[in-house]
Parts: sequence; structure tokens; C-alpha cells
Amino acid sequence: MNYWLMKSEPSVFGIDDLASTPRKTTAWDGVRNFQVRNMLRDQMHKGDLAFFYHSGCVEPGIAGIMKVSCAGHPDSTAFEPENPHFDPRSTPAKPLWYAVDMTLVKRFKQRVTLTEMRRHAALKDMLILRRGNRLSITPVTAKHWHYILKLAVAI
DNA sequence: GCCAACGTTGGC
DNA sequence: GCCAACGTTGGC
Repeated sequence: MNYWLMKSEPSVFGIDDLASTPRKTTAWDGVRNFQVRNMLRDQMHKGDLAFFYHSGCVEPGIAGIMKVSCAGHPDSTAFEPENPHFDPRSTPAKPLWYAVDMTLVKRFKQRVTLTEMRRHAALKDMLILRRGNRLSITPVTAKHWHYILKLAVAI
């Protein structure tokens, strides 16, 4: 059982969008970074939990929890010429890019903001807090996961 | 809108 | 294989 943090810009797709999606489930597709591709393809397993992180907005932070409802599968948006994520290097026979399906577990009543996370020494090693980190998905340790859950309740 | 960080591309 | 140029991310 692994824990993850997954970024999305709420102006594109936020946690409220996921909540209003049928079965509260979406394909987490369009990732075009090889490091993240490897996590999607090889390391994210059904049942893993992930924080839904809002980036590129007024108050960046963790908005809630999702779970992996389907492990890595070829990202079909790469096959669609009309899709902005189209990549001719990827074919159904030899897929280059992968996606997972994510299902909403819960929305936090109050979000754990980036500012709040920075205030806690216990979280200082989190990849998301590291300067210049741009990976849209990062692994989260069990220790950090549970610490943030407590923050989410306490705030 | 600015800028740091960093991945990708392509010429050599 | 090197490295400059370029594009993207994302906090501020």
C-alpha cells in the first residue's frame, strides 16, 4: 500500500470537478513526464491512496483524498490526434504514456495549505515542499500521510 | 507578471 | 555525448 500526492490546477480540474464526475472517478491522464510515467505504469497499485493537491491557484494545498481504482493502463489521450495531449510516438501496440483511474474518497472540510505544511518541521522532507520540485505526482511516506491527516482534522 | 528550476530537444 | 536554447511548472 503506497501513498501519493497528485497535483492538479483547480481551474482545469479540481476536487469539486471530481466530486461531480459520474462514480466520482476519472482517468488521471495527460501526464507527459517520464519520471511520473514510470510511477503511473509501475508503482501505483489499486487501493493506493493519494492526496488531491491544488496547484497554480490563490491558495495551493491539499483538498482531499483519492484512491487508485484502476492501476496503470495506456493513456488513450495520446492516441487521439485532436487531443492536446496527442503524441504520435505512442501507439496502442506500443504505448508510451500511461494513466491511472482515481476515485474520490473525501474532501477535506478545510484544506491543508502549502503555507500550513511549511510551518511543520515534521513535514520538511516532503518532496512537494522541496524547492523547484515540479513532478505532478510524488510519493508520500506513511509518516507524512498520517501527520497531514491529523492536520486536516485539527485545522 | 516575474523568475527559478528543470526536463526536453536538437545541432554539433 | 555535450550543451545551449527553449518550454513548462508553479510559487510568489
